[in-house]
Amino acid sequence: MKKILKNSKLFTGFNENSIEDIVSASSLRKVTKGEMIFHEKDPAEAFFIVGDGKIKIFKLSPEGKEQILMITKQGETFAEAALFGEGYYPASAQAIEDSLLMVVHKDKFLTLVKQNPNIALSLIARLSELLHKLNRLVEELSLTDITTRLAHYFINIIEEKKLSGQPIVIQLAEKKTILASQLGTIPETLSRSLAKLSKENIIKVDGSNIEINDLRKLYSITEGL
Amino acid sequence: MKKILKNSKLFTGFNENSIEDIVSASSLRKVTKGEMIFHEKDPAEAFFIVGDGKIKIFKLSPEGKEQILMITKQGETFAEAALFGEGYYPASAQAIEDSLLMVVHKDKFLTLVKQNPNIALSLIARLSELLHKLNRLVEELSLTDITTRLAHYFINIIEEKKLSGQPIVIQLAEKKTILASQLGTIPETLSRSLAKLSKENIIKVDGSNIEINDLRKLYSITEGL
DNA sequence: CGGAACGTTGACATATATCAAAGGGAGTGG
DNA sequence: CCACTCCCTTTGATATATGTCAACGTTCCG
Repeated sequence: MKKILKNSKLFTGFNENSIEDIVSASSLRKVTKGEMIFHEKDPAEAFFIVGDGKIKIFKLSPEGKEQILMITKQGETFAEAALFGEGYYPASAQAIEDSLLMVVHKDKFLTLVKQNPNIALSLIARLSELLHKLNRLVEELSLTDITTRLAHYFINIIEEKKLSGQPIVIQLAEKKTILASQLGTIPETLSRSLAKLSKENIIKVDGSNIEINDLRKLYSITEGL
Repeated sequence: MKKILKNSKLFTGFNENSIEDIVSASSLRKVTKGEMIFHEKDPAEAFFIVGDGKIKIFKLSPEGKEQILMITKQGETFAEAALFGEGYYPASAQAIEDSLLMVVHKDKFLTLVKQNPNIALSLIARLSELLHKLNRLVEELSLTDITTRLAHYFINIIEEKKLSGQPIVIQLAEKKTILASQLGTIPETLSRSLAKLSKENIIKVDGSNIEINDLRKLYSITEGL
């Protein structure tokens, strides 16, 4: 567990004592692909650190449409905010790969937060980051069409990974169904959006391989964002 | 300024010393209706406490459509999260009434946060609350239609203010243009949505006065949320 | 009083969801 | 190794919600 903690973004740089403290508030949990970690409205009794694997956090509409709020991978945490809120998880979490999670139990962790200013500050930074991302999601859902969101998604990856080349090549990290749900749409619409960008020779799609042929045009689509 | 602080949700129950500390990091600012407090992407140099008035926090699309993220009133704070993020405001803020703001300057405040665990804990709670609200907004934007959002908006008010009576009467706190932007739509669509609920005898609209004639149906619209 | 902002309604355009069908790829069991 | 199934993906036809544009009445405020 120590290793997971030290590899996690939230707790990098913490001293041994703090690490031990958190370990003592935690346990491990293995989940298999497709397994639910918690459901929306379940009482929030813990938050999680991903040691390995991939977890999606999502909401469902009554009709069954899914909106993914985030996907967490190795080193990342999820459901931190639920511990401080109204006592229940505001969304659901499901493993999209076999995963190993560190489960940090609420009560013990809250005590630690109160005692350890570093944890508190780290949390503030993390919550701010989450807010920023959700802000962004709201903006995209409310103010842009799906092709724009898709272009922006590609640009994010390119900038984050500092990809370059001619053409730039992106490997989609998720199935297209998952990507659709992240972008706030359904697979059919995503498919059409990809086809549209292809037809305009901005990208070339081959399965989950995307070649960016015209980065400039891609940027011009997201203009103003 | 002390009075503003003590009336603010973020700092209720703080002792005199803490209050003094925050006051010493702050200044006052008067803004008139329509005045911009900051623009998206401005460097984030302060956060704000509303002493009086009403402020909208919003995003604009390149085409000019507006999405309101939140409306802050007396006692509430805004832009706290921007201080910990990437250094700039992720949205714009504008007064929708003449307002009086307490401006809490970034650098001094950050020092205080590090020294004063109570402030840090208070911030964590506030950021969690904001996350929860944004979660909700994402859910509504992505998964529900506008009539559902409107119904949910009414129910929220009814539950928050514990309104009752037969019929229940709601006074809209905002102009309908503003409400539309909060719900992620435009005035025309809101107007039609209100008309639809009226025609079904669920509500009765008279200007900014809304009578709820059929609370049960209103709930059934939001079923599942 | 007069202009500006607000609100409503209609006709229309458009993006996206829905429904249906079919192909392809990966994995499983015989 | 093949056949089968399941899931993912794409494409087409269609439905629907919402945005756009325009016109008009109302309210508010200087």
